Amino acid sequence: MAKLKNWDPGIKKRRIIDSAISILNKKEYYRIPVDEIAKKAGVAKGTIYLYFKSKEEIYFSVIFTLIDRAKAMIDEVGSKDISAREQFTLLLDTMTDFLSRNRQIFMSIRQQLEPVKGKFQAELHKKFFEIICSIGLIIEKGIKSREFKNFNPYVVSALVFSTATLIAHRQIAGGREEISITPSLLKDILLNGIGRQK
Amino acid sequence: MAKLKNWDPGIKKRRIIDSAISILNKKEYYRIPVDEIAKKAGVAKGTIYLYFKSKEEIYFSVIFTLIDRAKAMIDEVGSKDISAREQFTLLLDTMTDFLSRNRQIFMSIRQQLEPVKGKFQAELHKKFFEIICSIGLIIEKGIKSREFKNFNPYVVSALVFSTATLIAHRQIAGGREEISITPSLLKDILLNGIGRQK
Amino acid sequence: MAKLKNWDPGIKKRRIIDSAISILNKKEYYRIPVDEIAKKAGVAKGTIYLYFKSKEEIYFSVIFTLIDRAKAMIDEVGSKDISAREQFTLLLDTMTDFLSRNRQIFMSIRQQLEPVKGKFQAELHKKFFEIICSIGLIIEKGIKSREFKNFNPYVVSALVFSTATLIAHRQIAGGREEISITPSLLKDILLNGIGRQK
Amino acid sequence: MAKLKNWDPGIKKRRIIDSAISILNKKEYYRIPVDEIAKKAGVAKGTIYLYFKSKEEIYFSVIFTLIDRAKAMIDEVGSKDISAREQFTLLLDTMTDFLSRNRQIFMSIRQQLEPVKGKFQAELHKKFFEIICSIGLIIEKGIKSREFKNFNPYVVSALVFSTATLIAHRQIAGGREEISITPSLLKDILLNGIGRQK
DNA sequence: CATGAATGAGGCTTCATTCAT
DNA sequence: GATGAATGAAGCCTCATTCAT
Repeated sequence: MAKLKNWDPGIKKRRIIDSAISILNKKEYYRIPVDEIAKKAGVAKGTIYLYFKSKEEIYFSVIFTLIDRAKAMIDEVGSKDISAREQFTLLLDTMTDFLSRNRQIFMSIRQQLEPVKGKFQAELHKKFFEIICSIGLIIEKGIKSREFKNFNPYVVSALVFSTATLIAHRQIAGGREEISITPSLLKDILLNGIGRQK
Repeated sequence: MAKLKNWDPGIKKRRIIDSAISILNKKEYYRIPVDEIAKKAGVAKGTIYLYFKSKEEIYFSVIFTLIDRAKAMIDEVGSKDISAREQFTLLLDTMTDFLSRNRQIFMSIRQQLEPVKGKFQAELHKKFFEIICSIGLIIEKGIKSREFKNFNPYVVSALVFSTATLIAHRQIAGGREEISITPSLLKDILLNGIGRQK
Repeated sequence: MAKLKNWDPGIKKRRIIDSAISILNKKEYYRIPVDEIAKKAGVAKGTIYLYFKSKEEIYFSVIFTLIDRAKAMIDEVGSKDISAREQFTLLLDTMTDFLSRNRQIFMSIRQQLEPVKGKFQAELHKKFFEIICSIGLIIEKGIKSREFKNFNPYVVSALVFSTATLIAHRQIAGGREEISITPSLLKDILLNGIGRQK
Repeated sequence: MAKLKNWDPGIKKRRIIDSAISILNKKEYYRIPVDEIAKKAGVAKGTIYLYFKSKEEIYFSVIFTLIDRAKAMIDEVGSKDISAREQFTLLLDTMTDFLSRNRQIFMSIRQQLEPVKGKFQAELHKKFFEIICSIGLIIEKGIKSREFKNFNPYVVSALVFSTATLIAHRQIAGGREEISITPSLLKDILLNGIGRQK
């Protein structure tokens, strides 16, 4: 057929990544045959290799895509014209929501990715750092406005980001009673602590 | 052998588990051939299967072993005759130290372990819940003594445990500057929050 | 390949089955590595698994293929326009010839194939029964034409089929003298018995 | 403990063989771990190797043992002071009974036993020939007394023995109706044939 | 003699990657 | 570009056999 007028080679790549995201949230990397990603994306196995050099590269594209999306969300929160505390609250809600939809993948990043050859490793760190910076801006703003205490904003950001990942995990241990950490509880604890003023 | 005079099956099983622990802290489960565990333990591949029914069973033995050790440490902290705040501080130090030595493995538990058949799944939850309870005792004590606010102790415990796992991760994102969350910083934030009193 | 222009998946599957047939006639199932079947078929080990789910499935495809061929031969004999006795004679010749070329495999069917899960077991019985029926038609015809005595035709068929399998074995015990049961001898005994009329 | 006064080293060997016989009648050789035979015999795995050089040797001991027992039974029938026809009837009953109790094993003998190294192969043939001879004596006697037709007695014996093995198999194909060949039916057919005198 | 822990070769199967069409 | 059949390396696991006690 004649080439579609505005056909974007990126579309198929995107479809593959979306397919991978969806599957990676249900199964571990090592238990996902490339076949399965292809099928879900509606392409042939061979086609995958036109867009990605290896299965590993799909994985990192997924990671980078998600981190980029997360950063965009955070930046949007940071650009809102509201107080730092309000931004902070919104941030936790937004991140929790996003991370819970991709929790498996974000947990997996923490795993040792030894085969991560130079390029990926470096890029991953760089992107992570960008996220921390984005959050850091909100924290910094709060420090300046004296809404937050004077902790190192990057360190606080890292803690906030990590904690949000965990919350997304909600049910930590399950017995009869479900133990779930809600965003608002987390906000309360992070802002005010569990300690009682003497 | 009519029972080898001084032969303890536990010893070799332990050697295998220790070998697995050490390797699992450097590599993901799926990238570790059983053979590698055997070699590190100084036994033949087949020997592994005298002590474990499957590779999966090794993994869960590792998990259970570590959770048991963690619980023992926590319980010891809880039994000390000091204030809840002091116990809390000690707890964070102890856990951070322990978790950082086994961080990969503890992160991996959070991963989807779909093939985990009934038995393991249930036992895993049970053991996790025990840990939460052990920490919960310390929190409860603090609430009673009015050192801590009146949060649900189990939820706080879950948060504390999760956070400690994360800290163990130390270097979240690395560029030139290392962003590391220390136990004492965590303690400060968890106790007092990052918010400033108005 | 958008469907290889002239590529027939049946052809390769057939090649694999033929290879398996040929080897199964020389060696027992358990002594045949899948690899050997692959090599003889001129494909790689992995290719086998594109066409069969397991080694066991190859075995049953072989069995079913052979039984189908046997049935076709029997049916052809049964459709010939000759007397039942003549059909019977021809049947023994045909079957003996066919079975002797696949004797190992037909013997193996009789073996306990315990791992045969439901599906195969049932299908195997069904196919066997079809053979018995096909032979049964010839016997029945002979009974009606009063060429054969009035035995249950299915039971006689079963005996005939089994006996033919055995003959195919020709050399039962071998010392210097070969003891071999020929089709014509078998026909003679089955028709007239070894007993002498008083 | 003091050595039992009349302790027979053969007893343990016998126990092992009996255990093997019992298991071989339920499972194929290749699916029986030596372990299982040992356990059933109530000895340690290592002990097996004090009495047999290899797993294969156990198998052949089983075969030889059973053939010897069969021969003994046949000889006893042959020594009875009754007519050849009566001996023949008794023979079929006796053999059918015996073979049905060991049917799996006798079927397996027919399988290609390629690894049968020289010694076993020759001995197996010799023993089989002895059986054929024992049956042959009965047939010969019937021929002399003009009860049986003048077929080669060895060939008839081979057929009789083979057929009996098959009967033991009773249910050849199963659908709703069971097709079973009884000893008395077999006797009838072998003596008188299925053909009708014109 | 007896034991059973230990071994490691060998078998089945999966799946990332290639390549002819 | 797209396809999917083919490949074969690599992993898990079984089990016959050995040997120290």
